[in-house]
Amino acid sequence: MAPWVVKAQVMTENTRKPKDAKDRAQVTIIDIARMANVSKKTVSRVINKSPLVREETREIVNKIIAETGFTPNPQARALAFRRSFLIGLVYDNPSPQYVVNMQRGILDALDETSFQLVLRPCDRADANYRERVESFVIQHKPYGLILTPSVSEDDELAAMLRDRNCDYVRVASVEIDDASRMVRTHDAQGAELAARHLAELGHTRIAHIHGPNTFRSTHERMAGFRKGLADFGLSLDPKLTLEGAYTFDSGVECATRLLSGPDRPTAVFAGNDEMAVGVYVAARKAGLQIPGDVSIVGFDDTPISSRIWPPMTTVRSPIRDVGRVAALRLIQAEEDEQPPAPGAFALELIVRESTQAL
Amino acid sequence: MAPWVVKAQVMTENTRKPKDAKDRAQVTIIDIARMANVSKKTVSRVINKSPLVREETREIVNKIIAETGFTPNPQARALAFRRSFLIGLVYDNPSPQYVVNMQRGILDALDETSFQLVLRPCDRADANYRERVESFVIQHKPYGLILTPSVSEDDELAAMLRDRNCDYVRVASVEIDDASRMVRTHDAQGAELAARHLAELGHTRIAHIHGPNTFRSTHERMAGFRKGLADFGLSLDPKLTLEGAYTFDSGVECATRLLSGPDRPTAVFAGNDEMAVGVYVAARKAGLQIPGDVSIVGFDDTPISSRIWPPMTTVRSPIRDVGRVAALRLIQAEEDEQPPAPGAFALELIVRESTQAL
DNA sequence: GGTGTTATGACACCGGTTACCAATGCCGGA
DNA sequence: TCCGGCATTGGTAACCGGTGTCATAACACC
Repeated sequence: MAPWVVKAQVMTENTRKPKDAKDRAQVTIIDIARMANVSKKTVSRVINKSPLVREETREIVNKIIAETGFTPNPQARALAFRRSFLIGLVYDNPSPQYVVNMQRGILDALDETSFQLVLRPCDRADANYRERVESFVIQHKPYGLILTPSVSEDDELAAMLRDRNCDYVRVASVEIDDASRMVRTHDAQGAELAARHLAELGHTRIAHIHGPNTFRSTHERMAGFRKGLADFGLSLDPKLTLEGAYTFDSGVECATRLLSGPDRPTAVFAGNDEMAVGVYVAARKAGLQIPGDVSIVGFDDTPISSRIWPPMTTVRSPIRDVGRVAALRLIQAEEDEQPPAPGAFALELIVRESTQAL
Repeated sequence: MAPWVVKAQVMTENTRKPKDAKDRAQVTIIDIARMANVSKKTVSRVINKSPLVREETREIVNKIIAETGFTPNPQARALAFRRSFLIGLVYDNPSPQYVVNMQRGILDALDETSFQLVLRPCDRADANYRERVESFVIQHKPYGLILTPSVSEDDELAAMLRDRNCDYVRVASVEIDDASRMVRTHDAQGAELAARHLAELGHTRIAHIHGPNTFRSTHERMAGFRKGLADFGLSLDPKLTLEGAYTFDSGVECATRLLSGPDRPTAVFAGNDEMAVGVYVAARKAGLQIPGDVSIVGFDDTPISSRIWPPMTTVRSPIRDVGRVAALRLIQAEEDEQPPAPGAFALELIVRESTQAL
């Protein structure tokens, strides 16, 4: 079935609901023009902040717009612009919290504008997920797309969007595109903080459960973690370095292996909170105390990290801010604020009670 | 600033990006009409499944549509229909998991259609949150709105939408509107299951931390819980019945009070998982074993309930299915499936390890 | 052949935008 | 002083890609 067909949808002259008297006549640009004694074109220029309008005229028009509460019809503008006012969020992230935070940040930026956030979850495992995004772009001509990890790491997708002339912003921890199309989180630095924290507490047998090797963020975080350890003369033991899948279950599984061996680590740093929580469960099952027997550090500061017992030490990623800045960049609003100098958001370590000195 | 103005946005004749050769010419309804040797109106009729087209003609047109991969421009349709193809999700729910599940369900239904999901989070505490929804409706003319608890309980909001002639579906546990505008979850029945479970385990001093009294779902759940207890000759002790706010912190607070008293309950039923997790923390802080000293039952089956230790017994609400059905109803697709007979989704009790016999 | 029903098309319209042109005002140069 | 040249401003028509209305053609049935 063609993608735009609604199952069993029958909208015809007959079935459409009757015109209701309550269909308040919408104020249009023509009404404004009449009231301001100018042409609709002039009103259009005012709306779009064209410099080709005399200041005096502009004020009159703006006054009337304000008085009538007029807002231009987004559908009509979209049709004429050949570009809609939708911002698409393309994501493929197992963590609901990450997604919600990102959404909130974007909505923060879009609030009070006529832009709308539409959701485009996708599944990188799906062979033709790119085609799905592409057909969305073709059909809906979104104003721009925000790509979050791990889809943001897909260069082919980005190339397709560029080819389609569709604006986008990639949220990632590595510089993988023009700076204007990137919002960076400095994951390496966050992981480094975690490493220093554990090293300072005197841990030496430190395990690391990282994300899938196919994700760049994985390597980024691992590199930062290595660097932090190196500063204290420590290194990452390959036998204590396991690949997880950024999921709870993979965390349980890896931790179970790590904690059952003879040379059990005294601390575990997980690549995200989901897996860190898995470590909690594995430790509990193994009868180990947290943090008495194992210290645990997560990554992301999702709500669960503060709700679990004991509250978890984790690296906080300012996801909401990231989302806001990404959206602002797309809609070309001024960014009089973040991100800081190097163009990357700094992460911070939230020390709670899942870590203690050896 | 007028709401549709993009900060510092200047889109004029001068600043707009130059036309790109890569702007593949879009296939329009006119092209299809020409190729099929019919008028654009006829193509339009085929697209909208009007019965006023000869079967033979319809086939020809459909064939050409399929061959060209044509999809009608949603913006143009929206303009002509005076109604966009956006489905708005209006929510005000502290639980990210609930929100994400609802989104997924809706997206399940909207997949492969040209409808898009847009997010309208709101804050009932905000005095003019209704105006914000209203201006969204006026500006974007969404195809329909999905209201989830607790905004779904706001009759004034619903009245405004009816007045504005905007379709909506309310997700709630009580029949508060025409059946066609409701998708019900049978919360009372779920709470009843929880009560029976605890009673069967031999608990008699059972506490209940419920949601805000201003929420109808609160009363619904409480009533069901009462009924379940009554079947075992038990009743709800007012001193063990506290009002929470459906948040983690309120759960901690209420549970702390409950568990510090002399006549400590042996079981706690919380109105949602967030608060139930708060009970975990309060119990841990009080040095109590779960479920040895206190049995705990939550409500919602959010992911945290299976990730926490010990895994939590909770009532599962089929949120994703609810979202799907709500969306299907809006877009008038057939519902050859749920909801079951009484028009409400059944909840189930997921028994895990946070409850045990006294 | 008149009448009713079904199928089709011409044309205006949805509410904005762009392209293009006309009017206005200001300037310098003849 | 008058005129053309140029920059600024505003008007008109066409257009974006569909849909509604209404007239009409085609076809059946009495």
